[in-house]
Amino acid sequence: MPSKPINSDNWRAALGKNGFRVTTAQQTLIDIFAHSEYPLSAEQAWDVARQSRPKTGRATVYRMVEKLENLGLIRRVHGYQGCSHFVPTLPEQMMLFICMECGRADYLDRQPLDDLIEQSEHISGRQITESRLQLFGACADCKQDA
Amino acid sequence: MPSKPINSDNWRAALGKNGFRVTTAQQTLIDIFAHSEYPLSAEQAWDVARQSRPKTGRATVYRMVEKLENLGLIRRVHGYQGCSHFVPTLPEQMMLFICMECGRADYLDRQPLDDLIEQSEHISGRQITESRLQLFGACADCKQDA
DNA sequence: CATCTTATTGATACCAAGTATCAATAAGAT
DNA sequence: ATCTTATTGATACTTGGTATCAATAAGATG
Ligand SMILES: [Mn+2]
Ligand SMILES: [Mn+2]
Ligand SMILES: [Zn+2]
Ligand SMILES: [Zn+2]
Repeated sequence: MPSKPINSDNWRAALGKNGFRVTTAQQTLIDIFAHSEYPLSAEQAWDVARQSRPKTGRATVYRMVEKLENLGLIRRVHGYQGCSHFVPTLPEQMMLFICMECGRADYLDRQPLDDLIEQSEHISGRQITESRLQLFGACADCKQDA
Repeated sequence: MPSKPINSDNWRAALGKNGFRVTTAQQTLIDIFAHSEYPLSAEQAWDVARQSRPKTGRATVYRMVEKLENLGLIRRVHGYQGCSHFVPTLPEQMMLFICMECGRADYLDRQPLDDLIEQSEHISGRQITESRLQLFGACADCKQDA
């Protein structure tokens, strides 16, 4: 779903670099999250994992999701259906668009939004430390089909 | 939390107008949601409700939340802690700021965001039908205290 | 390679949020 | 006052997610 496919070797390396062991369960889950076109819930990832590795445990998936999130490799998105789906984090912070027809996720440049927030900060006296913008609608492909 | 306090009579009226009966359970819950300074989960609202009306049922609260959401009187926000909290809907669509110090919610003009989105729509060929922006940080008061 | 340490795993039991059911209650129309 | 039926609350259930713990397997060491 990221325009440039994620290199899951980097993720394995990141695990190693942080003193984690690189196990088969983790390999499986890394590949699943790194290559999915769609935001995945832990539960969905579990289903996919068991196709190629049937005895994968449920807790293992949740633990791995937490680990990947802490390492900043995936991030949680609050989707238009379901509140705990995960997508790979792109190096540059971008904002997320999810197509409600085909379910695919796509990333948009978030500089304009950041500018907007910075302005708002200054005139309001607030300090804004985190912003979540998610856009929903129809991607260019699906818009044409309809 | 809305700068202008909500008039809960309007909510009662809206219920009546839509063919619903105005019961004591509903009165209680309407007052709770209309006057809270903070986004409330159903569970939290249930706790508050039972203080003044101890035998209020859990399902009743969830049913009422759904009703109020369908009527557009409250809307769900995906908070920085917890994914199903509810705030009164303001007549003009605005975007939400939540202070991570004091937990209070505040509303910001969302015209600038809408402009941004419209621009993005036109250059990308996407159609954006729903946008969720939530900002987190420190409100002007809490920023000073710190 | 064989051994050892310990992070990770999977099974199980558990918990909390949310939903389905259904007999009892109470709006509010007549 | 009576009657109809939307609403309620108790209960049971489901689902997403966590805690526990003995068994497993990375991978470091010799
Ligand atoms: Mn959410
Ligand atoms: Mn347009
Ligand atoms: Zn699409
Ligand atoms: Zn504050």
